[in-house]
Amino acid sequence: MNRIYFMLTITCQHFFLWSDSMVTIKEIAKLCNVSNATISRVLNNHPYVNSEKREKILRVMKELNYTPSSIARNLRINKTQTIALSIPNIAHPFFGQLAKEISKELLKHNYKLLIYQTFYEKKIELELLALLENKAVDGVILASLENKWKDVECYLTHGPILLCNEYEETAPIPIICYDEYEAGYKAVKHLISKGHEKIGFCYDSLNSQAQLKRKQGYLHALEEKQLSYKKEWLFGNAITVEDGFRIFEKLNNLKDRPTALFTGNDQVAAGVIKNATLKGYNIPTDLAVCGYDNQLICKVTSPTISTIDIPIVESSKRVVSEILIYIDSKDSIGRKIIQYPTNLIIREST
Amino acid sequence: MNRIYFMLTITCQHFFLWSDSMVTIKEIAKLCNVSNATISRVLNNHPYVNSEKREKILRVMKELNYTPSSIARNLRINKTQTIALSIPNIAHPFFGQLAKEISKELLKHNYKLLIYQTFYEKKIELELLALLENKAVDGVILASLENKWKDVECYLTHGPILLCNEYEETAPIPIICYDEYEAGYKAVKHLISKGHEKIGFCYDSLNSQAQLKRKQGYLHALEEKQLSYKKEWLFGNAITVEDGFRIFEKLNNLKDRPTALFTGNDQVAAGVIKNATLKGYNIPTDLAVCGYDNQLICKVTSPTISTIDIPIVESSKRVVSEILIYIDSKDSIGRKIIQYPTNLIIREST
DNA sequence: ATGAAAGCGCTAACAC
DNA sequence: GTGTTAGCGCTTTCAT
Repeated sequence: MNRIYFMLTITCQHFFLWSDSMVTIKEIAKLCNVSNATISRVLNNHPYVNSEKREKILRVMKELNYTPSSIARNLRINKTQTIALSIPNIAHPFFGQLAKEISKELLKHNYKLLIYQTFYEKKIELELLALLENKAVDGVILASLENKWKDVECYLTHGPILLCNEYEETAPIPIICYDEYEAGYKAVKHLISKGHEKIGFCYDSLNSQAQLKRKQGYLHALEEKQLSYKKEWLFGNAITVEDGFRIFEKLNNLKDRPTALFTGNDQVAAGVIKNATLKGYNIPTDLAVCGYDNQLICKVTSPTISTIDIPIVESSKRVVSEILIYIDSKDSIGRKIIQYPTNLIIREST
Repeated sequence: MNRIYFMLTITCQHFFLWSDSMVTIKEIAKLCNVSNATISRVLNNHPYVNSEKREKILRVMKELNYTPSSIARNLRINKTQTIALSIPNIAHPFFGQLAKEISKELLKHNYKLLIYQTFYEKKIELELLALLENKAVDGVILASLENKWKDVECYLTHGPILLCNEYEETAPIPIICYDEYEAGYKAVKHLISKGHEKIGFCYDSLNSQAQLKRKQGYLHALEEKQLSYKKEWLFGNAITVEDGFRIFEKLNNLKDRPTALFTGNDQVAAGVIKNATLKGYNIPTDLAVCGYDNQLICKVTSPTISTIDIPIVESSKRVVSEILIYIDSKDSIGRKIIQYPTNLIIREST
């Protein structure tokens, strides 16, 4: 594709300079003939302050267009009202939705969300945790875990860390997750019930314990019916639509091909289905495909995609309410598993 | 659907308490028999400091597990190394991708990104702008504009504001946008070349000047061939797949139906196509559909979706480099239009 | 009900 | 090269 970047740049004479001089509490105090403390009191809605004075102060603030400096306040109270969220990639529909819900929920509680994309890199995850260490954020939500837990644990001395949408065997922190084992089991059992005996499985990375549990569910469902699987039926790095294209190619080149695939995510399912259809496969007869996440994409492909629905809204609310407990109360944090059930949605692809 | 929320909560005895006591510069100074200033110097890689002392200081810092407080630093230098991005909804694929690219680019320059979702609400946009006012962020990127510019302009005195992916007639700020007019013109011209004479147009909101320009392109292409349009062929609030479903219903109920549709976004296109196919339409013969954004979804629907490709990566890089100019130099900001061309991608749906 | 004053942790101008 | 010192803008204890 030959894209020509003709770029139009117009510059005008309209200029605008921002003044660096901030109106401070001090100036308001002077103008109102009161002390800084009184100003601070009205700022923080303290009860005992003369209502005439309060009115006047408020008026002067408005006149001077005063707004308190949140940096100064942060330093004084040693809090930032900001939570960091670590996700691999915000453009992935699942993580986008997660970020949306968490952000929305935090905002309700007057917290801001700093989104950090790791792109699956250990180093960036540690950078994010450093934000906790140097007090740039009040707490951290990890929606994936790139490092070993033991390399993360030390950051716990600086503030709460929660795991969400992921699992870890030993971490002494709240873990908000889905019943991945049961989801895998349920999906594969469904495929078996449709007559399939050769079933493949896709995952992004088996460093993820959530994915591992899902795989155990898959294995359990197979064993239960004395079905076996081949190593070639396991496909890693399954994340995007394009991974779906690639995985279908691999599958199609196999001598002994699975007739059903649990793709672990809807994007991959869509890619597999599209590519398979192009190559003349009938879905679900020749190849049944089950996704994961229940994204809107499931409804627009042909055939539509059977999938696992996960309660993102609920789990996002919960992770927010949990982290706020530890921030507000300065309570000690401990291991706590909050596991949500999932729901199999049957559509045309299985 | 009857979803049962059986929730498993396990609590363990492993507890973990974070110490609130931070190691400060002072303590390091005392332990090393130097002054705060020297510590600060090594922290900021200043040249003139005895290398033995530097070593020792670094060693002690490591031993005490010291990390500088970014809040304190922020207050002192009156900067937060954080930029706020305003988008309607992070879960929308286009905005997700935009957020991804901007965040990635900012990180390279050692800035953090605070993502604020407006959900198309004026009020939340103003809340975001207040962050600039109270120095919680160094600058603001607006990827949509909910308020009138005159209500936003006053915030310019507190820091740079840039517009990206949107347009405004008069705002004296850098505007990084696409050639929406030409995109609309090009897409509709293409539909006309395929023999269509009744062409519909979808938009999210005509408060958006970018959308308005796109519509002008649509109108221009029609006029050029002396084609007319009907008000019923204009569909608003076109954002998601589900909006696509709804819009098709509306279209299908029309007495005089358009035979082609420029949907303004790929999600809507996918929804329209799916629903139309279900109702027995042949795409593109009965209804040609052209999307916008060139998301991966275009490749997995049947038929695949013709669309407008926009250079998100380039424009994201540019918006970051632009905003950093004004933050670093404290330069006065001015009107400057940086407009990227788009690219028509023809697939099966037209 | 209000003020004085200390100080959050760090940086930078100035002096030596 | 290094130390002294003032102060960023705010909150909060302690007096009154």
